[in-house]
Amino acid sequence: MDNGPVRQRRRRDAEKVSKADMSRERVLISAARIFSVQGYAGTTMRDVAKEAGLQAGSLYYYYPSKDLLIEAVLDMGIHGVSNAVYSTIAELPPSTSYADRIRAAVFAHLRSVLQFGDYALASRRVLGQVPPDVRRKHVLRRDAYGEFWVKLLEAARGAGEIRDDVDVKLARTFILGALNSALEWYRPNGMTIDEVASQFNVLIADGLFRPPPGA
Amino acid sequence: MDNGPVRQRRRRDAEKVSKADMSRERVLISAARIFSVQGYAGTTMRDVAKEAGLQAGSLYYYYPSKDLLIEAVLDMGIHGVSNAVYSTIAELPPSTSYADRIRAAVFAHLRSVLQFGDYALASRRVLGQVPPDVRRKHVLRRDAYGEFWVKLLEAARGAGEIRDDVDVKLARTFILGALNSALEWYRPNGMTIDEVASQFNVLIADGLFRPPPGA
DNA sequence: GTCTATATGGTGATAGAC
DNA sequence: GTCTATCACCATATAGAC
Repeated sequence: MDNGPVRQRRRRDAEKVSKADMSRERVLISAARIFSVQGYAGTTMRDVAKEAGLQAGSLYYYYPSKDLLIEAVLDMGIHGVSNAVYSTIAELPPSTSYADRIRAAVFAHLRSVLQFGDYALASRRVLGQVPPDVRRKHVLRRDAYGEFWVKLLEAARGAGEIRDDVDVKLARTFILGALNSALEWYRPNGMTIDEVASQFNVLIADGLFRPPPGA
Repeated sequence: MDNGPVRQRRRRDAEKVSKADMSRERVLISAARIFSVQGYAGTTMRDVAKEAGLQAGSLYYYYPSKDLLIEAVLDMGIHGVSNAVYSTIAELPPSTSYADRIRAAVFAHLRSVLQFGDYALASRRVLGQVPPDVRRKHVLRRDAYGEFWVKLLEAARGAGEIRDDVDVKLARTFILGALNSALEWYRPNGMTIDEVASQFNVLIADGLFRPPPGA
């Protein structure tokens, strides 16, 4: 513990992570964790501060209000997942079948949702409890992501890879509902994320039942 | 769930619904609606009272605390759905195949979950936010219901009706996650509940993809 | 950057009139 | 049964010391 007073950023040190940046991130992840468990109104700034190892008043140095703090948390959750899936699909070879695109999207969604853990959980659980003006824009972003899935499924159906009697909008809510529920129960000490995704992909693709013996 | 003051003994009018009974029910459904939207801590007794057309102080005539009020709401949600499914399955002819039992359970679960609407939604959304002693017993009940599904799926697998490569525990979370997500988006003005259940059953049973042409 | 102290307002719950 | 009035407490947010 010999350090001189300060290592302020005297120059433009693009790489360097300042003390403020670290604290800001610690506040954000603490907020995500507490909000996701206690809900929006059930979480006090004191709770978040305690989790981050600060006093309540100090939070306002980083986030000027509770609203802007939850907004930053929601941003991480929604952007993180949707961007991960978008870029996964964008990087597939153009010749990839729609069935394989869907499989890749399932993997990417499940992976990123579990990777962003507390952020995704906070988005899932508190989006409905947040003040209306905060909620609106995040609902738009979530709906846009849902539309991405509908388009993907419609394309697959147009190419004849999905059965004709499947309603794609319903299939989308079905798939995303099932995938997101993993947030509520998945624990890293059991199966790996990829094992879960793999099983889910089997269920999504081929369902539960053994085909009749004659088929 | 018999909180509050003792009901006055009715004479011979077993059928009659007293003013108190009506108010008690109005309070309960109002609480379910508001809790499910605003969360546990985000809901004030004044909010519930307003929705029920009462003043805040009057709620305490029926429910002596906020904890006991949310507990009554959670009870309705969890008992309502699990009992509906249990009795549906119990009434099937003994010769019913496991595949058909699963289909019937899907119908019953989706129907009752949407029928109990605000109660089920409150259970889904606020169970994690409620004081620990309130939460514990409801988590047990929910887990017991989950076990019912695991047993049903295991029996089906033992009878060879489910493919060998399906992990039944994962399949259970998958199915219930997908079904319960309907609570978040289903609106009675689109498809009927049975149409949704029917589509979901197809996806659960046979999946998304068209079987390869040679099969 | 982080602290302590505090202002202003909302919250669960109670008491007692009607 | 339902109301009004009220208490004791806890919340967000601010101000200013260090």
